[in-house]
Amino acid sequence: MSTPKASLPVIRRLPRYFRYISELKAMGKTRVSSSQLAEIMGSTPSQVRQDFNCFGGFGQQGIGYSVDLLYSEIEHLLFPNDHINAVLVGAGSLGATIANFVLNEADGVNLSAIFDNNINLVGKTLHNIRIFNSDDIVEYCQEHKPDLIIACIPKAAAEKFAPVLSATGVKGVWNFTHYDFSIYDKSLIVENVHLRDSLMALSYRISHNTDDE
Amino acid sequence: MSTPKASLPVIRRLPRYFRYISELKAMGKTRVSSSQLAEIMGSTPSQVRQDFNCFGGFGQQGIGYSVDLLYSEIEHLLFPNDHINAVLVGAGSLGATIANFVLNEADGVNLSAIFDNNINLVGKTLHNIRIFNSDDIVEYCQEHKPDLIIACIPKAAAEKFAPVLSATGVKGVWNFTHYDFSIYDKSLIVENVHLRDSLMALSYRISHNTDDE
DNA sequence: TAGATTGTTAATCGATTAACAATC
DNA sequence: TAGATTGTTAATCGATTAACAATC
Repeated sequence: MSTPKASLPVIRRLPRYFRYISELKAMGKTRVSSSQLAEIMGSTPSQVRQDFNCFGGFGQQGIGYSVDLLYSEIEHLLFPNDHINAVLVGAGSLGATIANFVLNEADGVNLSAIFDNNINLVGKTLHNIRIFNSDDIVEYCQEHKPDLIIACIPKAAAEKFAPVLSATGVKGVWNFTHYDFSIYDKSLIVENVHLRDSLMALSYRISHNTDDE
Repeated sequence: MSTPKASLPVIRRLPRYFRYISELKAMGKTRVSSSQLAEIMGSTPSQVRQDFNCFGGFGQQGIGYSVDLLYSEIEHLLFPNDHINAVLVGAGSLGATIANFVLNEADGVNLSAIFDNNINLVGKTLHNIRIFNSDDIVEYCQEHKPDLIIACIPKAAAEKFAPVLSATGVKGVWNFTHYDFSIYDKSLIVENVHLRDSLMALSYRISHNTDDE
């Protein structure tokens, strides 16, 4: 709702701004300038000001930015409805770790249910969250209307799951699989975390590093 | 060593090319055109050809690209020395999951040791890999010369670890923490996997999705 | 007022896309 | 030869950076 014009690179910088501003806040700083933020972010004062002006501009000419105001404005941009609701599919090693992560380190995200097709897990809990049968996910989502599905399942399972994804009504997928979830529904917002790709890109850079910087 | 000119966006596309080309290979396809690859990648034929030409060009005019040749060329670009050697710091929930991931799903990466400062874990094994005391990491690295450190430790631990990082002699860090490891050593290659940032960016996009695409 | 720093417009830079000659 | 498709140069597009007027 509202504010249409931030590009993806700007959106991806928002959490980093938020992180650094949180630190400044914790340190008791009340004001910060675009040049100070640029220094921390490894960018330029221009970029900082351009970025913030995508959202209307939070500063005062001649003064700088209020740390508290920046904090609450960016928090509100990232979580306009205070929090989003998520369910997790896949209670394996990765799923369990991600559940743990979301519960402990992702303030604005609620995790309400976990789904798995391993019958031995169904009915049990993981970090106090109930594990349901994967077959029941559409029904569950239609009733509880989560915003987000977190996919920590093997690629083959993702492929089977994808056709019913639209029926769940979620707006996005946090995708840890190598399956492309936007195939059936282009309007779905998919955030990919491709660990293997990340590691391979790192291998390339390590292996071809000419040290010339 | 060699090939200096690929930009970061190009490097980040390499693993995706590799992934899709692996699939084509598995399907028994022997030839592929830049337009077919563009279709799969969600890009343009021009971009595909530009990308490959960063590395000398793997195609034949009038014919297209050999799937087998592309596969082996890109594999060699990503892992010029067949594999890279890594050690893991942090044997918690995330560390255990990542160890499991590297051992089972990251073909070109060897994991030879795990480090943790929890004395109860030291001496035990995780997925058959020996867990050492974190204090011994510099000594271990000087002897075994791994290419890469995988950091799955809390931010405070990362902060304490960072000053000795240079002494390990590794070329890069696969960084799951929110600590900026390049502070002490600018020449270090750091690949960040910031789960919280990724989730926040997704929350932004879900929450401000105007469905206008 | 003078100094500082933003908001915003203009210039630059780099990445993507288009065009086309080379060639299989 | 004609058709297809690459390699490569040129044009476009978008993001970053610089400049400067507005203003605290």
